[in-house]
Amino acid sequence: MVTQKDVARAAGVSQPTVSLVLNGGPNMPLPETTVEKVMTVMDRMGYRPNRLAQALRTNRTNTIACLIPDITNPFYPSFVRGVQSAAEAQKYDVITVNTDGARSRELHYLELARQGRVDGFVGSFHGITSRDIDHIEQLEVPIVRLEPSQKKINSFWLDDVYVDNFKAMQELTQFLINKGHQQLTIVSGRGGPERVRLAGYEAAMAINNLNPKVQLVDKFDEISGYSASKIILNKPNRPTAIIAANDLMAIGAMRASKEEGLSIPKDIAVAGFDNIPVSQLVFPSLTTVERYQNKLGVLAVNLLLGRLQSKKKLPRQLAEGDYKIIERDST
Amino acid sequence: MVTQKDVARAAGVSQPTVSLVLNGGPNMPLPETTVEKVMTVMDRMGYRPNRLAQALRTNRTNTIACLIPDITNPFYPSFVRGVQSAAEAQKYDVITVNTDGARSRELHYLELARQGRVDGFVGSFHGITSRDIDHIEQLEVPIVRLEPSQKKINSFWLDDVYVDNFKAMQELTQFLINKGHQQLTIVSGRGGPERVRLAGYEAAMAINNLNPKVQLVDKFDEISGYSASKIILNKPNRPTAIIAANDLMAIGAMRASKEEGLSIPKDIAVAGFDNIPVSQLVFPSLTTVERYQNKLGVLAVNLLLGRLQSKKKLPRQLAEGDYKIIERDST
DNA sequence: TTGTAGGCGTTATCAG
DNA sequence: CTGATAACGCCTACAA
Repeated sequence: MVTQKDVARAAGVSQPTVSLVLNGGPNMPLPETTVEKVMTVMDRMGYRPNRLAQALRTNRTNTIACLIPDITNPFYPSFVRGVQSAAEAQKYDVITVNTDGARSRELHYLELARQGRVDGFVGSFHGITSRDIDHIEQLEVPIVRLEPSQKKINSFWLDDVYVDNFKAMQELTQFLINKGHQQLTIVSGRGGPERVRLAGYEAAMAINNLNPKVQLVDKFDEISGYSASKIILNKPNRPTAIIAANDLMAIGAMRASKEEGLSIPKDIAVAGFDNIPVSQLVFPSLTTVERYQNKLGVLAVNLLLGRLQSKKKLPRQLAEGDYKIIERDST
Repeated sequence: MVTQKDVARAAGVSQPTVSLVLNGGPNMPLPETTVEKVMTVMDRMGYRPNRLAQALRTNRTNTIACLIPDITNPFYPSFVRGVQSAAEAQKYDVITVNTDGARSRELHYLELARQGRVDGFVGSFHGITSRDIDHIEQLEVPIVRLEPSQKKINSFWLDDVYVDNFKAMQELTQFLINKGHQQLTIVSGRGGPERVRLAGYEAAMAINNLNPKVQLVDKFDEISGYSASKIILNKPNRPTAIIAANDLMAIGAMRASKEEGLSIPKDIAVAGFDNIPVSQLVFPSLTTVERYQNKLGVLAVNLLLGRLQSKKKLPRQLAEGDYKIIERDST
């Protein structure tokens, strides 16, 4: 490995001079000729600063951690890609880890900060309470959470990015009602975004004086959507539309509907949430809600890096992301 | 940040003693009482070793980089997850980056090694030639590539994991032939795995004395599969089966077929490659080839870490992964 | 305008 | 059995 010392020797200057050439601020006190000479030698020798040494000295790793439950969950790749591009643009590296939404794993990875390994965190925290965060706060390591709704926590080191899932689901429900549906059932898994999405649905139903009907199952995957829908479809008074808490469940609902001999959207409409890539590949293509995950990732990183680069302590930041109803063939 | 010095002071010993307590090998020359005392103080104070300092000293970052073209390409999340779990199991962090398959970006990220940032690389290299790797080799930084077939390159620092795409595609083709198909057309994008997959298809056709028919388009995405299939289906002598070079293209082929009023698999069979998660969600579900991406990720990391942990220079390693034809409803 | 000295937190060597 | 001491590569006063 080529070090500054090597370069210095080869260029006939001292090592700190080399350092100065690299980090020379606006008023660099070095003559052009020295700078020139050092630069030449540097790239002849292929010098690259050792980032660990830099980090040790400056207390800045230029690395952030991105915590997500599971990269194979189709909601996340596009968020992660957003995180990575925004970070790359500012010369930060990203350590991405899968927490499976488990508190113990989330806590485990927060340790990265105490090991001086990362400058901050971005991502989705499920098991962690604000108490746990306190722990971290003392390190003054900023965290930007991806949340399903605006959270009121007071903490200087905790920013949130969120899409208003309540409003989005309310709007999706209203969209279906406007299409003439009166019997709308929602299917959802438990936990996570369940509460806020149900609330949005219920709000829309209430406004229109319709009876909300909810079918809960354990998880948010295709098979859960399938089995929830099977239950619904085999009851008297079949709904004319099924709203699923996410796209995978919606796809399960579509499979169940087809199995029951129903044609989509003629006999029954189906809508999902998230606009994961699959949703436009299934047949019929799925009406859903786009949350611009990629942009959320970018937004989250920009909040984080903004905080890292600001001299003073910023107040808690909340950033709301857009959403949009994507109408396709399933409704 | 609590340092060894702090712990030492609090425990009334010297700082190197604290270090010894932590890294004491088998024959640690410290009395139980000292060890006990230091340990107690360490966790009372919540000491965590600074990994940057460790890395600077030991020349080991315990970090690897995982290069992939694009995390939003559904083929990769499961590979990445495999990489991450295998790495985590051995206390390594993973920096995942998207290269878009661009040589310049791949080269850019190989710099991470020269910056002392990572101990090795895992992933998929497209633009990079063996010349470029030479560059890196001098750093003695191991690389494990994910390849579509066995590559014969001689380099001590370059291992490969691969699934035999030739054999797999040959077997898939034979599988369709055994089902009675005589007119099989393959659609593929250009570059990447194109050559080896076409070759497998052609081999199977040759063995059965059938005429191979190939429809090439630019890319490997759904729309490319769609347009390639449109061309095929509008020619005289429609095939009875379309094999696509990957699942996304197969899904495009299914869309084209439906649009032409064909029923799958009655009028036309469609098969894909990769078994991405979508393939079992589409209707009809897609016959395809599973490549166990997750296992490949694990395998790749284990090769890499094996090399990192071995004292002597290992010879070049090649590891072949399994594959399996997954029969579903589209054939 | 340049060089010297000290320190970031660790590990490793070697006397005491 | 323990504690100085040096070193990893870099940055930053401060001195020359």
